Amino acid sequence: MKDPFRIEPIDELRWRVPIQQKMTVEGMIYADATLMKDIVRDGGAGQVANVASLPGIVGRVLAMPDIHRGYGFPIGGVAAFDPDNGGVVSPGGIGFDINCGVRLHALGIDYEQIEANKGAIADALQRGVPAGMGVARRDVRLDDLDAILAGGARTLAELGIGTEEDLELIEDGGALESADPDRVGRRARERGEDQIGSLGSGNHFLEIDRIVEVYDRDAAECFGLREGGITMLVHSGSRGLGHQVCEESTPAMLRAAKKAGIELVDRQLACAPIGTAEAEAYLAAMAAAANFAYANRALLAHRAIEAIAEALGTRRKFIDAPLVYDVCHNIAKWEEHEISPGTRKRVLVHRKGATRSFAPGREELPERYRAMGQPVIIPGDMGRYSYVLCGMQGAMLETFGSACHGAGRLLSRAEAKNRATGSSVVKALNAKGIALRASSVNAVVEEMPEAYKDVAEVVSVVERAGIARRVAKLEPMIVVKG
DNA sequence: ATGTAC
Repeated sequence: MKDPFRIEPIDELRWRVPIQQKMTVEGMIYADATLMKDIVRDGGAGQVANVASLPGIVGRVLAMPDIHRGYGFPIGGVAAFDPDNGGVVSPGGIGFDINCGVRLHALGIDYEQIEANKGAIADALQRGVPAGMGVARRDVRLDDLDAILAGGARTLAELGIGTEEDLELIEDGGALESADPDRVGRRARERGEDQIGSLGSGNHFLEIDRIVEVYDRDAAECFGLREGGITMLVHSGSRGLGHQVCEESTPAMLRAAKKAGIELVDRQLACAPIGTAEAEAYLAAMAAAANFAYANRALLAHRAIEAIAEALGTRRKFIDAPLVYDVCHNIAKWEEHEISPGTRKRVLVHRKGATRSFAPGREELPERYRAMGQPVIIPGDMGRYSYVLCGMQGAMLETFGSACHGAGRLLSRAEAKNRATGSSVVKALNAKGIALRASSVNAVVEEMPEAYKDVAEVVSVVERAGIARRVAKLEPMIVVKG
């Protein structure tokens, strides 16, 4: 498929989408020539141009090397809006899975101990962590959903799940203050009540990894990572609750856009000018859903560490599992950025499939990382590797403090199913020494490594562009899929 | 991503 938009190469890593048609700012795609071919074929570049036509947009529309087509906005995209110049909030720029994100723990368990108990740990994780479509665990029922929607991981810490000290190591301190639980509808609540503490399906996973390489010893030490060490990665979001919030926002967004006289080049870009009742209601609901996701990942990690302890025949309190960081990659946040030379301004940054990648010095960072830059956690695919990066100055200068969020899909789910069978994928993973537990064969095939771009290439682009540098590389030993 | 179409 030919891309209908003009694109100009800037250098080896940057491609400009110049202002054309209804665009008011340019787009910038970060990719090498190889990745760029996939991006153009997929049509993600056209979506970059569409986003650049929204009112009040500032700077540029950014696209990370893992970009692919999404609902309205591309996944792997960043866009910032000026509240004083007609700027909007658009749910499509955040994604259905509000606050989808990744949580990383360093585990004080030896590689040999994991290797010797791999099957038992995998089984215990599968038993202890509910996974798959709509699946929940009823033995822990958190009745006070309002408190979780308002307080996120903070509320869980009060319940003894996670600690006060952990909260600083979660973006937004584990809770967005702007949340209003009353803005989350009844159906969303019903879905959330049953699903908290469950992993979900699709690309969500829980992994035990080995740190196979350290690139930046100082940053690794700062983050509590060492070569040969073991980590646990949790990738999940706000489940059905966030999905419902997003879905229900559409009529109000279309209404608000019409009222404001915004001509949408794509209905999926439905949006509301910041400050309107529709925009504020959505932002308050989005924040509540984001808090649910922070709590969800905290509970998932808690249950997983319990399961690991059980498999190793010990108690949870004897497992050392410090939190490294918990990041979100589907959210809109108020942040101050230099929007033009010499002008700093508070703007609404939409990140959809993009991770915050703040450089040293930002006050939002936890004290212990402030002089280093933030950990940027980039999951790859279940058969190869994932990365921990560190935010760099280039991100502040070029991308509103943002980096990629993962490998990015190469094959659609349907295409993946035509190319392999569940057993062949499991066999290949087992041959690499990876213990896989999945709740459905479909999930395994759809998520096979070949369905994804090589995350090493994606990360390489981000690093060479000065957005975030590699700190450590993680290889999976145990994978639990939805 | 998602009780994958109320």
